Amino acid sequence: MTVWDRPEPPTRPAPLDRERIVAAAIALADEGGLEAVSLRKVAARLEAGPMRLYGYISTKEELFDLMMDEVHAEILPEEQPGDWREALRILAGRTRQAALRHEWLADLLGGRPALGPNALAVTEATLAAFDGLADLDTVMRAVETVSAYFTGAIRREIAHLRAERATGLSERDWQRTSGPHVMRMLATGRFPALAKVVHDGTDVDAETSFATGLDWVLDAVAAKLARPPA
Amino acid sequence: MTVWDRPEPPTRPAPLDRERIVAAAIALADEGGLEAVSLRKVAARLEAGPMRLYGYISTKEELFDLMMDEVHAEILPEEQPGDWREALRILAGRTRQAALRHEWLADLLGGRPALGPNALAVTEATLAAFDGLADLDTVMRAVETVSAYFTGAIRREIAHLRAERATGLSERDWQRTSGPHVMRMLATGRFPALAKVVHDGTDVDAETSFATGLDWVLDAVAAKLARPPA
DNA sequence: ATTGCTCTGAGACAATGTATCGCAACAGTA
DNA sequence: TACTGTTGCGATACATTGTCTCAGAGCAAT
Repeated sequence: MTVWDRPEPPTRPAPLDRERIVAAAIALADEGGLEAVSLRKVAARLEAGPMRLYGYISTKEELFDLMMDEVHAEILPEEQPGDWREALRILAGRTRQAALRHEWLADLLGGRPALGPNALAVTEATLAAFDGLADLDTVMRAVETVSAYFTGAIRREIAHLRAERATGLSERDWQRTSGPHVMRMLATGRFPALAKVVHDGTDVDAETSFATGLDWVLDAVAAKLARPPA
Repeated sequence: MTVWDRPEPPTRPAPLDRERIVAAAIALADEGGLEAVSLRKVAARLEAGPMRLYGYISTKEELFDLMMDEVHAEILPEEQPGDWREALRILAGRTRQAALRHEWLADLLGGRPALGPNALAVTEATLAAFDGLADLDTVMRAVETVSAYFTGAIRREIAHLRAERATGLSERDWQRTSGPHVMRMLATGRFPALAKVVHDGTDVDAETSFATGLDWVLDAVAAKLARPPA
């Protein structure tokens, strides 16, 4: 039995780690949305069998958790400005940018508690921005309120963006021209206020709208901070 | 061939309509979450074959849309108070209640544009609350900001609720006692602000926290309304 | 009575998440 | 160097899913 007869030894499987798995999953999600992420496809990208992944994660949900946390690394700003408003604006803006880069983030945001190291770091940064500005309760309320706002706003923005893309039109045009359902509804006269908005409302670009709403919320927070700790 | 020999005529299939389909789907979702909703199970509840549903909906997503809209019927208040703040508070509160009754709502909220008749009616009611109080742009911004807030807040609340239920503990206890991961993270000293919150923060019940944040946002809106239309 | 149409269900299909289990390569021991 | 235990991997399997196709069954119109 010469060397020539013997086959090459089986290639040892390429080493794997969570980082590579998550990267593959994110790539898939970026391309085809969350629903394009299947354990089989992720594994295929890594030239591994599906079952191999179960050494690193024990459920698909955990993979999503890891993806979430990975994106939080992108969100975390390098350094924080001293001004809390600016800090919050940056945090919110970076979250929004991350969601625009990874639209699937909108599907996960707020969906379950984010406890990964990067997510915790983001929370830490948010809390730190308020350090010394108010009592703990106020700070917590502030953080929760602001993030509830931008979480919701981002989700809506992405939802609209997808709807637009699905029809290939801007939403206003869509409502006006090819949204027969909505138009019929409006024509019933049962929604006068809505009709007025659709008719006369000006189309504000998403970023401005996001920023404006955020500023309002920050104003509200500012008002509570101003008051001395109870 | 007597009557006794002949079999009963095949029972004509029970009549179906979207209402019954949606009701069945909602029942399933209430019991087992969104993931428990499969076209097959819905159909089974109605003693029909799965394919029968495709006469009424053409995709599972459409079923979700219908479910969404059905719940919006629960959200829409019978009559609106004149005070816009109270109106918004009621709207937000009813949405929250609906989400507590139908937790799956949190998974859908903000996920895609809600254009069903009931959802439109809710939007109409929200807009109507601001009638005459400001220019259109301000009103739109107000509506979007407030609903972004409570959408996000509701989602987080449900997420926490589920996490608690999954461990059988309150989240604070969980963080403190059996969340080894979080505790280990906090012990690293990399998250001082977070650590302080977990240690010294008081646990506010969800409803109060929701209402407080909402009030802050409403304060912000009030401030903008006060300013005369530009 | 016959024809055509509409609806329905049976079956099929590919894809999915995950359990089970046998094997193959290595680590450690004699 | 032989042997053995352990670990990790993948082939296979399974139940479940959304949706397509297609043939038949009932009804309406001729």
